[in-house]
Amino acid sequence: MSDDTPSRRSSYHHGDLRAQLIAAVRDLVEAHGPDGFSVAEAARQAGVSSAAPYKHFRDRPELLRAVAAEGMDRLRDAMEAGLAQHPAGSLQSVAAIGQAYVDFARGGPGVFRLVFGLTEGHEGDPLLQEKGSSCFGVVLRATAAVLHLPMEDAAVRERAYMLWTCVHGHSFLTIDRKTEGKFDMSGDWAYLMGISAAILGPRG
Amino acid sequence: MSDDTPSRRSSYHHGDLRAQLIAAVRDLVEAHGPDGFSVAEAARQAGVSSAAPYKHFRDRPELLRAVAAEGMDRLRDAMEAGLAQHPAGSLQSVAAIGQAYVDFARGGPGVFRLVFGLTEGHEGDPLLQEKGSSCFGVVLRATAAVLHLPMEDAAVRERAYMLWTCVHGHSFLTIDRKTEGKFDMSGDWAYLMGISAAILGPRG
DNA sequence: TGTACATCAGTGAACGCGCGTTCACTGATGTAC
DNA sequence: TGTACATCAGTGAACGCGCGTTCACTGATGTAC
Repeated sequence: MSDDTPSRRSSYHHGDLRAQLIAAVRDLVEAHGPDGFSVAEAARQAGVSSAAPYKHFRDRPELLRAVAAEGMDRLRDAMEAGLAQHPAGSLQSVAAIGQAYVDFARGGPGVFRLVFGLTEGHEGDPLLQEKGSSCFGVVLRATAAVLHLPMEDAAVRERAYMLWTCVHGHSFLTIDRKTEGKFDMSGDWAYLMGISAAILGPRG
Repeated sequence: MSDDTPSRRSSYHHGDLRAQLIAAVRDLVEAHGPDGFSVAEAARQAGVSSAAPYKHFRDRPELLRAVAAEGMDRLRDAMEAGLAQHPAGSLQSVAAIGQAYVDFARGGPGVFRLVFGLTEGHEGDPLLQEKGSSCFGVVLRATAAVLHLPMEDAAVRERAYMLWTCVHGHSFLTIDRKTEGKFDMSGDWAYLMGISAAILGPRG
């Protein structure tokens, strides 16, 4: 953290191109959707020739995949942080994970769609798959704690998956504006606590 | 239904271009995602010059919107049909709506994503919004019947929305292959009945 | 039944555009001696 | 500390491509008389 002013690199070498390209693509994906970016435009935003990105990424899909991977890391961190804010085993801890998830989606709908959309280039990428499982692991842990059951228990997996579908669906419906008018609970939290109670039982 | 062999129109006029373009775009969207189609390719598949589509659609977005609208109609019809298969007020009737929804998603992931994704061209299209509300109306009706409450009751809206998020999330996770390994209930039906019971209470 | 004409769904050629990617290159940087 | 050299992150020009859209056109169809 000496001189990371993000734009004005006057030296010949850029020094931070890889990270800055990822940031540029992230912005483009937010602005135009997961398919609405181009390597050329990302290069332009990073102030660099259109050939430069190929020094850091094999091709367009690899660049996209890097953005998705970075997004998934942020999501998992946010979920962990949410979980840690409440006592283990409380419904609140589960709802907080959901809140982190929804916030992530709302805060970056483009990246959220990218991460969960198998967009062209990263159909079965094992790295992304592993990161996804790691996110689900957070839900599993919280669910097991609420139910006082081991994580491997079938009921835990079942309930955790149900929670995931709800939060995932709510996130998508929110960012896709399908929710307006049809539904007005007093914000996400009421919804998340309601759904957690319904799925995990009314004990707190 | 006199001679609708879909490809071989040897007359100068095509006669069925509009419908055939929509079908072509539907196929392309399934093959390459909501953004992965081109007017040119659709024209090619319909056996027509690349200028011909513009006799039926103002521009690319309008063609996409037509495909989305047609998709939403099919979804609503399927939901209604599912609902009608079981006694009104039964948990099964609710699960059947969910099953129709999931089947629709699995049967045409591309169109499903298109319909629910505000892809570039149809951000706030009132026609699509109305068709979406009409889908939600089916869920509302079924929920009200189960709960023995009027459709306008706040609890009905709340529970119906919860159901929708779950089914929507399950659909997305399924078509995006995020579900493999993590979860293996014995198919959709067990999941749908489970979630209906959790959200609407254990009464049958 | 026959003819004149308006309509309109098609053609095919052309346009300008931005993209992904490659290529030979250049100049800054780090290392070995 | 100084020099030679390998490395490698950048440049900028060029390529071929497919796309969305427009345009003047043509030929089939339906209708009025």
